[in-house]
Amino acid sequence: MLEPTDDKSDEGPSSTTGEQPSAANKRGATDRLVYKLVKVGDDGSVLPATEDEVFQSLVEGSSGGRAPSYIGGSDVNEDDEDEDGSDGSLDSNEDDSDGKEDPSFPSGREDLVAARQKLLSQLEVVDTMLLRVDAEEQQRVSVEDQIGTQLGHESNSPGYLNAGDAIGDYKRLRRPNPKYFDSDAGTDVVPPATTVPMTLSSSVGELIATGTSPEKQALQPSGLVAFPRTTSGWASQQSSIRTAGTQRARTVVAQKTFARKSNKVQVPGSVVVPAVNSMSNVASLDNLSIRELHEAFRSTYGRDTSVKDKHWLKRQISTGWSKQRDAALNAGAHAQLSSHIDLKLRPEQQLSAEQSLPSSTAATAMVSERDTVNDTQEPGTNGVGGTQGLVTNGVDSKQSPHRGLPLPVISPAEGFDASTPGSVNEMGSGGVQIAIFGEVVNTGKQVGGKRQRKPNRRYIEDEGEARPGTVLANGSRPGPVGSAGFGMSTRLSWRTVVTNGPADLIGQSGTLRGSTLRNSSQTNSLQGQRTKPSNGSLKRKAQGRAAKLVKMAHSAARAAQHDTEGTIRKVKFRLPAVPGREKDGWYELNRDAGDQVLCLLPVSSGDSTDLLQSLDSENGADAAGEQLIATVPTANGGTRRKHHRPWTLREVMTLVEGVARCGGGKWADIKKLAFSSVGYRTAVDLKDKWRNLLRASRAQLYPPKQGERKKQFTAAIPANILARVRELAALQHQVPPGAGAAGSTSRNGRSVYRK
DNA sequence: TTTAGGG
DNA sequence: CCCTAAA
Repeated sequence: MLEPTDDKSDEGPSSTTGEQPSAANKRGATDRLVYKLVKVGDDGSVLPATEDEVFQSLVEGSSGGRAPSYIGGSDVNEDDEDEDGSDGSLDSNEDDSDGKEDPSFPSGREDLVAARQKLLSQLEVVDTMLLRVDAEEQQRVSVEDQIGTQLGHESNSPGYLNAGDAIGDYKRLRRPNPKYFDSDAGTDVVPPATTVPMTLSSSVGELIATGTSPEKQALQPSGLVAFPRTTSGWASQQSSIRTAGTQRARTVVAQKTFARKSNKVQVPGSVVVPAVNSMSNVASLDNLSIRELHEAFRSTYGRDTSVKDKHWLKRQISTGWSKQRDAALNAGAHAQLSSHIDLKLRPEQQLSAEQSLPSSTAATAMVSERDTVNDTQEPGTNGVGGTQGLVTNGVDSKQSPHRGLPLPVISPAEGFDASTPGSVNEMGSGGVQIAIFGEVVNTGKQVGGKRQRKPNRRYIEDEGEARPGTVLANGSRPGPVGSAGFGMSTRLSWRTVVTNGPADLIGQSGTLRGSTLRNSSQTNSLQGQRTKPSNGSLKRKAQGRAAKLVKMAHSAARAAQHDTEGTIRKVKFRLPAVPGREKDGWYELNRDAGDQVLCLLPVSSGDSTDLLQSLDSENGADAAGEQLIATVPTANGGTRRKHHRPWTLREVMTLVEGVARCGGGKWADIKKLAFSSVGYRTAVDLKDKWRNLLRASRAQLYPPKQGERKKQFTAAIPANILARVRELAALQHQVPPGAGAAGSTSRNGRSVYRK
């Protein structure tokens, strides 16, 4: 089996996506085989659609092509299933110590069927075993919790940050049994730990069955103890994490090394080592400078990124690593895993389901991390859910091509933290585990055979249709700002406004300004910054139209892609308690595509509040992020690329809200709160944008003389927003917007701003 | 590191 | 947007 699957996987990238699926279908007869093939095929072919997919494709170097294929839809679903299955399967395997079966699979495809039946028959037994194991795990978990608490960790920063970082580190953990998660948040954390050993072992290549000897686990005091046993590397890593400072240098080096290797990790043979390295590497990510992060990013994905956001980079890199690791892992062990997976996932359905899977498959049952189950229920999934107890549906909207379905919320890893505030802080090890957990989820897909989707976070639809919900949110949103006008109503009105001018741009894509475009660039670019007002402006204008068109087309394309994906991710994260100010809720930024602002209502009145963030931008950012508009000659002679990412209306609104909340000048805070997921858009960018907004707002006051056409962008920004900007500026004593507000204004600010 | 400003 | 000085 392995060989075939592997081959397929390999082929996947090269061959067209479409082909594989079809092939898989044909083979449908054999469950397992087909299944694997499909997965593999999916990974190879489909992946591109998802972030993870994209990444993988990048990593793989495959290519490009694959774009928008819907293929992903069906395939994706399968992928999800696989994941679920994998998790379960691992347990079952180890627990059962069914090695017997495994051999059978490898031996022959045909055998598979027989084997499968056999397996199915045994399934019940296995399940029983699992239950027992689970029970033990729970015990263990409880123990771990205690330990974790004792350990107390330094986890410093806001939970969400940690989570994100940590996540990167440990990806591939086996997913805890959903049941646990669902039941309680508190314990949830633990399960991951339990799983960890498993994963590690698998990665290592030796399958240690934690499950196999449940008693042992039980005996062990804590999950931590288990780790060492599993992999020495792991233990060291943890230590390294805790004492990051000490080993920093060393780890960094390791990381680099890893990075290089990582590219090739895909190769099956090397699996074990890479995995270990990756772990350590990840741990060290925190310590890396932005420069190093970029390097790491490049080595990981084979391309540069313009993103400056450290957190974002870390996430991306860790994701990439995890993927690679997973891929490697899969290569090594996937045969067994897959077999088990199948068994576990859907015992009954397998027979019948398998066939159906390819097409509809909803199932995905990823285990949700604790809460996270989001379910959009799709018709097909029910059965599965029944089997497992949980069905999470596709994490990804991707699975289902239907964009229409609003996806309920999924709690992201961060969300998780939020959910279990107390525990999170307390547990040193626990925190790690959690992170890991989340990571696993996040991780998108795997190169090798395994799939994986990343969506820890929830996806929501971008489409306008989805908006209603959002709107509601807005309406409900606390109006601290006094943004009376803003709420949802704003949205509509804005839209209308937009229509006037560059409406198109603003519309779905939501970009505010038409003037600068990516394409406009090169020629422009040179002159671009350099160009002085007079000349430059004219030029810009001229280009403007063309550029707009291009831009529009582009945005449309992008929107379309999104649509395909159809989802936006929202993340809820826990805010660090801010002494001075309490944050109730924020608007969420979503992708460029959407105009809307989502608002998260304050969940807890207490110090901790949750915010929503848009992560989706991450995805896009990366891929899209690369948009380089122009290259600018640097003083030294190098040419530096200048990227232009038009601000979306949503972003602007978010920024405004941020200013209203945090005050002007608190760019870093705003960044963290509302733009943390974005990646591009640094605090500096926010500041610049605000400055521009101020200018615009001021400009608005002085009605452009008819003769002079002020910059068009003024038109793009809704008057009410500008008014609000002005208001805020005045209020905060920032540069007074208009004439009178502050005396200071008259002098410098004004003259300067004034053209 | 973050903020303010200039280009 | 980018870059850099200042805090």
